[in-house]
Amino acid sequence: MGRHSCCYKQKLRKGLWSPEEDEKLIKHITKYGHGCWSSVPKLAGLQRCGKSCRLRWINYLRPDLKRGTFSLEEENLIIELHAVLGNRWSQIAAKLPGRTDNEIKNLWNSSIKKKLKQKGIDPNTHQPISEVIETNHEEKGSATSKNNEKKASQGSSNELMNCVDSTAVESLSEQKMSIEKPKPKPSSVLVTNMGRYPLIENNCSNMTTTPPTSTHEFFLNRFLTSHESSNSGGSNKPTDHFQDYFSFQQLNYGPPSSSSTNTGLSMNPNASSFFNPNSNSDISTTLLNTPSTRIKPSISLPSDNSLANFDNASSNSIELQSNCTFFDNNGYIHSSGCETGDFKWNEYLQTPFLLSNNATTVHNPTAQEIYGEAVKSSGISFTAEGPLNSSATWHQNQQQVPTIQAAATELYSKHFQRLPPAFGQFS
DNA sequence: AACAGCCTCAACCGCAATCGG
DNA sequence: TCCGATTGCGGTTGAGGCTGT
Repeated sequence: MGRHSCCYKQKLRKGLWSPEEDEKLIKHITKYGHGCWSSVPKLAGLQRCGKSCRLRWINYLRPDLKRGTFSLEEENLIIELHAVLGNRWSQIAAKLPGRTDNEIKNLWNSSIKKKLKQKGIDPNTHQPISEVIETNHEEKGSATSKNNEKKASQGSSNELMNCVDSTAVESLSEQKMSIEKPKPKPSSVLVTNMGRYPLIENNCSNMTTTPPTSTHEFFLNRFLTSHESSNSGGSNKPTDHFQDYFSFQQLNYGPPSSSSTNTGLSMNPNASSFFNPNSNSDISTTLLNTPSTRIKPSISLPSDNSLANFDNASSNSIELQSNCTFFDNNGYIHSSGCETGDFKWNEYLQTPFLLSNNATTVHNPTAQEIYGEAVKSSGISFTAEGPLNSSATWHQNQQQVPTIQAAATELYSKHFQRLPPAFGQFS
């Protein structure tokens, strides 16, 4: 691992962080917030550059991190999101509460990518590998696999658009543009996939009728339509074309097999049945309806507005019911105005389901202990009412959620708001 | 036990965007 | 408008752990 140029100049430490350094950083940020990162190491007494401190905090120390292994739901969601967003890890991470872009990126590169390849799917284009290669040959034949890899982040949703008329492409481009800044789109990985998404083709005429205006809306549509279709079996609703358009069920990522692997990727490598146009069970529906993959409490969002809002897009800070803002969208602590109220920061830290409420969750006791200590010594208490206070209350809230589908609908109707740290555990 | 190869993931690098003077 | 500082992001690296021989 190299060293930042700034670290060179100042002969700063690099490499792994020691518990002592963690403690210093936690104590400092808990007490003062990070402010300007470049000044943090100096103020905290660390021989690190600000960039390194920021990274350490965001990726490892901030208390709303979930840590532990990814659940099947999370993996499937990552795959879905990657199909839409490409390698925009920060945007994907924004949809996975308690997960960092780095974590997701690592998971993708070390695990999911491999699993997709094993299933005969190009992880970059989300197409069957043979067809991608074939199409690339048909095109100018200039794209190397390396290039594909590099360009995947930009092309993953473009190939989906390739099958529809230009108007539809524009409308979808707009919704895509609404959430991200487009990068130059290489054409080499685009797949002419007429027939790959038969329903897309069939519904092209509908594409311009009620295009979702944002990715939020798009996903809401998807969840709603999948929910509706799973109940009624109907497929002619106006919104169906969105489900059809991005019919990830046709990618057949799920449902997870009951085999020993934890992949959740039971894709059929057989290309002919791979994109089954008759399938009504999109991945979302699968997630919602398959008992083994039922969305678990952490994403069954109670309708309680007191829950903290992690939405990067809509909120610069997380505000609890008491209006105490204590984490911003990067998990930064802002302690101002948090002196009153009845939610104790150290209680929050000691809440069992936050720390580790299941066997698969691995938490960093050192960091948590340091937190408790840091908060005690800093005298800061954070306030909030509602379901954050105890796991018992939390479970009660779970029972209040009428159905998983309703919860998911609500989840997406909240514009993909990031879930609060208190709901950051998949049990 | 020793070694090699593989895997995971924390951390770094470099670039682009943003901000503020 | 320019320019330096700062921030954020995605790609990459490599230390350390794991597993098989």
